Amino acid sequence: MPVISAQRMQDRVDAILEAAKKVFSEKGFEAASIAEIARSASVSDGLIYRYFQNKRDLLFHVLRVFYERLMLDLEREVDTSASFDRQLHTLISCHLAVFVADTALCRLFISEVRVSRDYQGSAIQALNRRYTSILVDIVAAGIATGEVRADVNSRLVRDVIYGAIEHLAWRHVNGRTGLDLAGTAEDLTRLICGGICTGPRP
Amino acid sequence: MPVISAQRMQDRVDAILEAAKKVFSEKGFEAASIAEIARSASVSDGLIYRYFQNKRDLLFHVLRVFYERLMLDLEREVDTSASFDRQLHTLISCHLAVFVADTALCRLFISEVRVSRDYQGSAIQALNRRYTSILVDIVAAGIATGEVRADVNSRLVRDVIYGAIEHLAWRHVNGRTGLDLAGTAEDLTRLICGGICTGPRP
Amino acid sequence: MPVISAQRMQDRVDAILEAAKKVFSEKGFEAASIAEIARSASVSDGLIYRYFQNKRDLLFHVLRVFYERLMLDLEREVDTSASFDRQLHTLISCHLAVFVADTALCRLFISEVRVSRDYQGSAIQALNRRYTSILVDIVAAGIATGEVRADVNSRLVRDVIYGAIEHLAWRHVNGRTGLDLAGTAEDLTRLICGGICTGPRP
Amino acid sequence: MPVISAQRMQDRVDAILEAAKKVFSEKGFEAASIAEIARSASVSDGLIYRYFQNKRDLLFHVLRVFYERLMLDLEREVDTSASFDRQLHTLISCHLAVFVADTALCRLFISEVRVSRDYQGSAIQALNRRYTSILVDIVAAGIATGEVRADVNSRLVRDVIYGAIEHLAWRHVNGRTGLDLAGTAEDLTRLICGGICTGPRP
DNA sequence: AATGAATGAGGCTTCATTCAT
DNA sequence: GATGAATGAAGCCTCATTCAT
Repeated sequence: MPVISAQRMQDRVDAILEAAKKVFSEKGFEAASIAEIARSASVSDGLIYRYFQNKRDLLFHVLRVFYERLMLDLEREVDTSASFDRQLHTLISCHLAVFVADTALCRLFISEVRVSRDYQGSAIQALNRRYTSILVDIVAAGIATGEVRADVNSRLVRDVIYGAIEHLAWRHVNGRTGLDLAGTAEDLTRLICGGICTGPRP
Repeated sequence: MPVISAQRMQDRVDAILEAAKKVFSEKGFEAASIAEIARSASVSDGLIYRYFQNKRDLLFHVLRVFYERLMLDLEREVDTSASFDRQLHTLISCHLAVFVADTALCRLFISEVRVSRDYQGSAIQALNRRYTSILVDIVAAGIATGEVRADVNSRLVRDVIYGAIEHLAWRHVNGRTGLDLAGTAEDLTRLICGGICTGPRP
Repeated sequence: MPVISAQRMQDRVDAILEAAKKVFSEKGFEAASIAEIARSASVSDGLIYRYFQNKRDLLFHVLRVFYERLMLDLEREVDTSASFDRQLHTLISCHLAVFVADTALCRLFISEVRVSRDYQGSAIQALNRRYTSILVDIVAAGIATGEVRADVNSRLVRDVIYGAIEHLAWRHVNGRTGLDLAGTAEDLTRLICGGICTGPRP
Repeated sequence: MPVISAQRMQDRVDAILEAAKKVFSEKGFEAASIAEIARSASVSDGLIYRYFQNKRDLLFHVLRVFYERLMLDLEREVDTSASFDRQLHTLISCHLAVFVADTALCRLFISEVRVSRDYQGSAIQALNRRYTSILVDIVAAGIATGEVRADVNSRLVRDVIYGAIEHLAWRHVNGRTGLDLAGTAEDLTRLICGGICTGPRP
């Protein structure tokens, strides 16, 4: 017999998560203040501590929610793609879109979460592993079908792609140049395929 | 006429900059404290404010010095290289080495500098432009000599390379896997060349 | 007519008082939290405020209940004792046993109750008076029967005994030395009797 | 080359210690606030943390200073006394006077410090040992000279005396009855001597 | 009657920055 | 020129108390 409905409670949690996502993205972890997050969520400071253990725990949850949604989208999309270069293109497109939409949050994940002591063995680490393994699996499958050269270092490919996308998104967000999502994804796919595939260059 | 010699003054400034680089790298911007930097430089807290406007200004100067040294090294090295792929390899090697040696500082540049309103039009922005343009110039020259395909998007290449290196270095620093600098530079160069060069694949 | 039976209500109150006694004893007044008391009593935070005005009021009631029980025991025991030194011994034994069993609570009474403005004229002050007067009465009776020297300051005797016991119990609880209840009671009784009685020393 | 004179610095420390003594005595440890102490010392909150590690450390220093002064007085006085009963009387007088003057602080020592984890092996524990051993030594000397019965438990005597004094002082402070220091010391000495000495009762 | 979500004041502590020395 | 004592504004977090449900 909860005092308020589960729905209302979830709404509060969602409001806090949304506000936290916003403020963390704008300010970074350290510079973000609980007070500002609370104000942004139209909630008292104290309430945040009913739902989250502390500031870092709040960040973890923001990222977890973000990551889960992202994973679902990506896995669904990639499954529908046929050939290696189409799967690669799909992944690049998805990832680029996400990074552009939430660059700051992705950065936050990279700089704040992985460093934390609680990261090892956390749900969010599992998510990260699952996420990055998607690309490694695609490359491995490409090698198996002969689409990708056998001597390719799939880890390097992974770092190149994720690194490139992170950088692209970052530049886009910080600069004032627009980014042609579709075109960039196409170009990047071609560049990578040129570097690692067997057949004639496109 | 100054009460202390210009030399002594410069020594003080250098000591502060070096200490600040160390502490900022270890702790990040927010978590670094002026007191710790001062102690590490064997200087009083107050003196820092004689040479630098505030904490962020100090960070800016640290990054500027770091960047300038890096630039000099890189430009000298690249000039001595002949063919496009050797120039590319040189740049990748240099950049990777720097990033691995000072990952935290590079990250700091990426995540902290932007927050300041003073970044636009600052000396540090100019440095950044000059730095990244080195690679764009190399690619343009490669296109001119016919070593690189004419339809290659040189900006994309730049982002792929810098992004990949950043990602590689970060993973190296945060993970426990060692990084084979020479081998990685070689692999990355080959991957990129495969993707953008004209001649037969290596 | 009450919606819940008087019995159930009393059970609730008792559960709260018992939980409060436990938590106050373990943590002290300030460090004890209403939430922990409520949890320990399997009751909601809010319910405590139906039966008690505030946290301090709750402490008062805990101490009152504790005191009342203690009084009953003591008065019953003392009545059954014959001679002065047996009465004294009984009182010392009882008091020492209670203090050792609930030292923290006794301390709490001593250190926290006074802070409140409500103490003067409160039920708990009356209890305290009644409690300490037991000993004064015993001594007075001893004087009347000639067992105690007439010039003895009964108030001083009272303070010596209660003070000694408090100190003994505290040392026992905080130190790691065991306490021989019977032996200590015997020794203390003899010491006091030696100091105030008429007959030959034991 | 300190920025301010050592004198001025000591004055600040003293002001903080004095204010802390006052507030801790009035409110107890938990209920005392750093802000109030700072205000009472006409000092900023932050300054307290330049001289003391934290709130508990501040309490420790307050008590240490208090204890040291007390020790000096007591040892000087006791040395000048000749017979056992005069030494005992001196000790009781001193201790009673101190307790009456600073009952709350003495209580604080008893309830807050001994409980603390840092107490074991601390300077303050050493002081306490030295302090309580004075009485034990006096009794032992009395036994050696034959003034005190050989079967007397000197630890019990110690607890009786300190406990009695604590209780007397407490009652005095909380009640409105005046306390005749000299008379009470005399009475208490006689009571104890009656209980433990050899010769004819006084 | 009972709940427990929500509040918001207040606590301890840190630290960038200033300024008397 | 240099120091470091001093400030005071935040920051994170806790918790007694209230009140809508």
